Amino acid sequence: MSNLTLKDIAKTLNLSITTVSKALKDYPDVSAKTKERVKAYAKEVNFTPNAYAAFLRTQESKIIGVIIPRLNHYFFSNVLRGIMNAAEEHNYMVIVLNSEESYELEQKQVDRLLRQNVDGILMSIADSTHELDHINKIIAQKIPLVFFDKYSKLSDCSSVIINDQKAAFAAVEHLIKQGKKNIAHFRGPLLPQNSIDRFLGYRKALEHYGIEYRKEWVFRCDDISSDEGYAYAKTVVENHPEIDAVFAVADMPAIGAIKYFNEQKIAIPEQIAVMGFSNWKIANLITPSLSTINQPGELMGQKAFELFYSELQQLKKGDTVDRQIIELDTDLIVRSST
Amino acid sequence: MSNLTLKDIAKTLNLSITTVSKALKDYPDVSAKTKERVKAYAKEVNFTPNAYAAFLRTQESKIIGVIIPRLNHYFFSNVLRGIMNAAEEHNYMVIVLNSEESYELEQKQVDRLLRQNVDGILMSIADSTHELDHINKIIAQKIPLVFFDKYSKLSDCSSVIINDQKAAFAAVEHLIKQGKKNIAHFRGPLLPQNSIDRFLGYRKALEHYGIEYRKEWVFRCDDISSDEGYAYAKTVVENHPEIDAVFAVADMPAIGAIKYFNEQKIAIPEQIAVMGFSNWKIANLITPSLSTINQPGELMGQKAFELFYSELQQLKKGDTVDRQIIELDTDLIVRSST
DNA sequence: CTTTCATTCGAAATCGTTTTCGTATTCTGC
DNA sequence: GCAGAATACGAAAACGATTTCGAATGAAAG
Repeated sequence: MSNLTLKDIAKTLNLSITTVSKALKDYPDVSAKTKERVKAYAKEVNFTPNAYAAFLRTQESKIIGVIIPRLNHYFFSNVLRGIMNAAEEHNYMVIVLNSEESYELEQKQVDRLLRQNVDGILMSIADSTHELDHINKIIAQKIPLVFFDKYSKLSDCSSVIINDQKAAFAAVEHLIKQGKKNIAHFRGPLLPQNSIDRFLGYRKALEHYGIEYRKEWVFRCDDISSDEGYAYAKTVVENHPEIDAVFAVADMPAIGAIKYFNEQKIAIPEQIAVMGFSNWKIANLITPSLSTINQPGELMGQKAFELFYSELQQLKKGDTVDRQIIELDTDLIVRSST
Repeated sequence: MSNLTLKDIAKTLNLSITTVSKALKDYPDVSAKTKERVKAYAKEVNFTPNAYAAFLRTQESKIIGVIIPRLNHYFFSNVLRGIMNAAEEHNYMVIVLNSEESYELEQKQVDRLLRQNVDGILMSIADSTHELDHINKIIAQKIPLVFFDKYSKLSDCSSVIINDQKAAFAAVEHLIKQGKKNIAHFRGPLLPQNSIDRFLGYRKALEHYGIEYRKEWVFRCDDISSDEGYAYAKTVVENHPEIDAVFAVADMPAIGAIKYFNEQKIAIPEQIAVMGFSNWKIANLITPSLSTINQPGELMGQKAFELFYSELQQLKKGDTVDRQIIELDTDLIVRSST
């Protein structure tokens, strides 16, 4: 019951390998009767062409590689789901690799994918990535590369992103319209563009509404963890009691902050409002439920695959690939924490 | 800069393809000098053998397939991480597929993996899987198959599991020792063995401590969602006020219940205690933090890969494979909800 | 000087599919 | 009945690595 080959089929049907192969692929120089005969038998014995042998000729592996910085992040697993569903529709398989936000590991994973001859690479850049040699290696090999969420402004590549600055602006604007004036920001690390853009959106909103920006009200979460949010919430309460709202770079620090405020019986949002970013599943499950910015993860994954696929088609036709940047809309989700 | 082949190397070094191949694989019939020369040049041009061509001869794809029922479950993404890290150490790539808990999709994904000639399949069975034809197909092709977490008692396969019954017993025992006597159970769907075993552990604990089992205190969460937990919590409060503890089949329903109790200002754990299962990250972030059973996800993934790898080695040696079932320890995590 | 044997290398087949280019057969129109 | 065009099929060469087997060289032994 192990897999048959074209040779086996050719033998039992008294045909040549060539004819069997062509019949299955609807070549015009095979008679209708033979095609029927071959196809019927192929279906009967459940024949599937050997993917590896096919690759050797076509140089198409029908596999793409996806590198994500963290596996167990709700947002990224949603993106992954979008990618995988889109890939399935086009009969593509997905090899998933994990960079753990590490530049070194990211390089290694890129090498592994290139060695595997994937047809394309979809990736979200690790926070610690500061050089782009591995990215340029992909481009040099003319393999379609698509960034999602975290991209590199320095590389000219297709990307699916959100407008972090605009989204952060909307978040802070919402806090201001709720009457908050002393708004702290739990920002992310210095490197990834997302973190920078969200910070810039925060500043821009303050500026736009004539609120003074205070450097000492910005706290940096290098791990974007709930523990950091918890710790900074404590700092806010103890050292900056005038602060009446927190805008966090992500849901995790926001949730950590809420945990601390809850423990201290500080009223949310009356005494202090909390705003997250990403709309993790958990955001709606805590008390009070967390206001946040929704990022369309699955859609992002789907679009990323489609960008790859269109680049591949252009490459095959020999056209020059035009690289697109798709900016997806985000939504302000208002819940009970603001 | 695209990938070189043995032929290219042979040409520049004035050797035959055979000798180059043998030199790189340390065959004894190649002189030390030639080996040096070949290896040095191979490293210089960063030669890596074409995986597909190699497969055609060796029939080893160095790829395994993983089928998980849900991508964005914290537990499964941890398992996945364990699998991927172990795979990396053995130079294996991982194709990840999603069954969405659907039997039909699971069948399809198995077919895709077989077509891809993966060296092995690691899977957690979907809740809705009620037939095992696709499983038997894998076994018939003599491809190593390892189950993790959700397995089939009917198939004789290597598995990495926890003792759900024992763990559930410990959870309920803990509630009883906290002085709770009227313990409800938010159970999972009827099919997967986990759900059944946790329910049996619940019953066993009641029996062991001489507490009457009451059928009407068992509520079925078919989706294992927080919404179901929320809704049943309402039912408990409105129709069964004597209930003083809830043991949920998973963290999600438990968290939904906590949300409802919080909204109703019902004191946790004084008035009603809540116990989850799985120890999702979120369990420690809600207020009150959720007591639960910790499942070692990463370790489970690692062990699953190792089982696959050992089966593969046995197969290659022509030995009869001995299938193992590894039972991992769980921990009772006591937090503020009990 | 011939025989034997170890050493070092290469030719060629193989894995299974794809595709180019022939060849054989039938069919058209004159 | 015959040139020319369709029509239907197959032989064979790729793709790139692996491995079997045979051949060449030189050294050791008689």
